[in-house]
Amino acid sequence: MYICRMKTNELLRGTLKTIILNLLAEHGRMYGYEMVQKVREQSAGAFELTEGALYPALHKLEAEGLLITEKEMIGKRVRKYYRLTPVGTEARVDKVHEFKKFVQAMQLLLNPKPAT
Amino acid sequence: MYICRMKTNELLRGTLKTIILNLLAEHGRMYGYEMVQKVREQSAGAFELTEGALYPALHKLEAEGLLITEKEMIGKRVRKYYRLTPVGTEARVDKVHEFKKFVQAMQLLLNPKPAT
DNA sequence: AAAAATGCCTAAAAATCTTAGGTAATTGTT
DNA sequence: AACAATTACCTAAGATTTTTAGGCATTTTT
Repeated sequence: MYICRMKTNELLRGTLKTIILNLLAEHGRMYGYEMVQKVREQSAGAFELTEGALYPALHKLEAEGLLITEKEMIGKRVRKYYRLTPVGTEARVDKVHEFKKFVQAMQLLLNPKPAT
Repeated sequence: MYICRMKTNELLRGTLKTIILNLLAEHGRMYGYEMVQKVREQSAGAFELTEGALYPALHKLEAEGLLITEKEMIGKRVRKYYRLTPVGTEARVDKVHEFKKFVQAMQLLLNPKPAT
C-alpha cells in the first residue's frame, strides 16, 4: 500500500496535463511511475502526483492523440512508455503559454497596482 | 441572460478561494457582483468569474467562518456585502504563500534546470 | 522469508466548475 | 411608454477532475 497526496493541493487542479506534456518534452519518453518520481524531484518535493490522477490523465491524453505509447519488456514486466505526438508537442507550447498568462493575471490580482 | 466563462479556464480551478480572499483583503468589503467586475478589470480581462462558481464559493467560505456578511438595502434591493473575519485574514496570508510556492515549483518543472 | 519498491491499473466518492437557467429591481434606449 | 440591458442575488443538473483506496504481479532490499 502506498500513500500519495498532492501537497500543494488545490492549486494543482488543472495543471496535470501541462505538467505531463512538459515532462515528456523535456525527457523524450517516460513511463508513468517515472513521472511520479521526476515530478517529486524536479519540484523539490512540493508536488506529489497521485497515480489515481496520473494514469487516467495519460490515457485521456493518448485518446486525444497528444501521446503515443510503446511497450517494453523489463524481465517479465511490461513497461509502458509515453511520448509526445506532433499534436502533443504543439499542445504543450500552448499549455505553457497559457500557464504564463495565467500567472501574470494572478500577479495582477494578488499584487494590487499602486495608486492611480 | 448573461454569458460567463473562465477564459484561462482549467488553470483557474482551485484558485477561486485565493482570489476571493485577496479581493476582500484589498478592498475591505465587496458584494458578489462587484467581485466579478473587479476580477475582470484587475486581471485585464484574462479572468471571467462565473456566478455559478462564485456564489457557492462565497457561501462555503462564510460557512467555514472566513467571511461574514452584512446586508444593505439599495432602493428595494438587498445587497450582500462580504468581509474577511480574522480567521479569513490569516487564511488569505496562507493561501497567497501557498500560491507563491506553487508558482515556484511550477517554474522548476517548466524550466528544466541547466545540465548538471 | 518478509517487506518494500517497482509498475501497471480501476472504481467509488468527493470536490469543483460549467452550463443554464430563475427572480426582481433599476437604468438606458427607442 | 415599452423594451432591453444591467444590476444583483440565487440554485441545480451535469461534466470533469481529483482523492481515496484499493487490486495485481514482479523485482529488489532487508
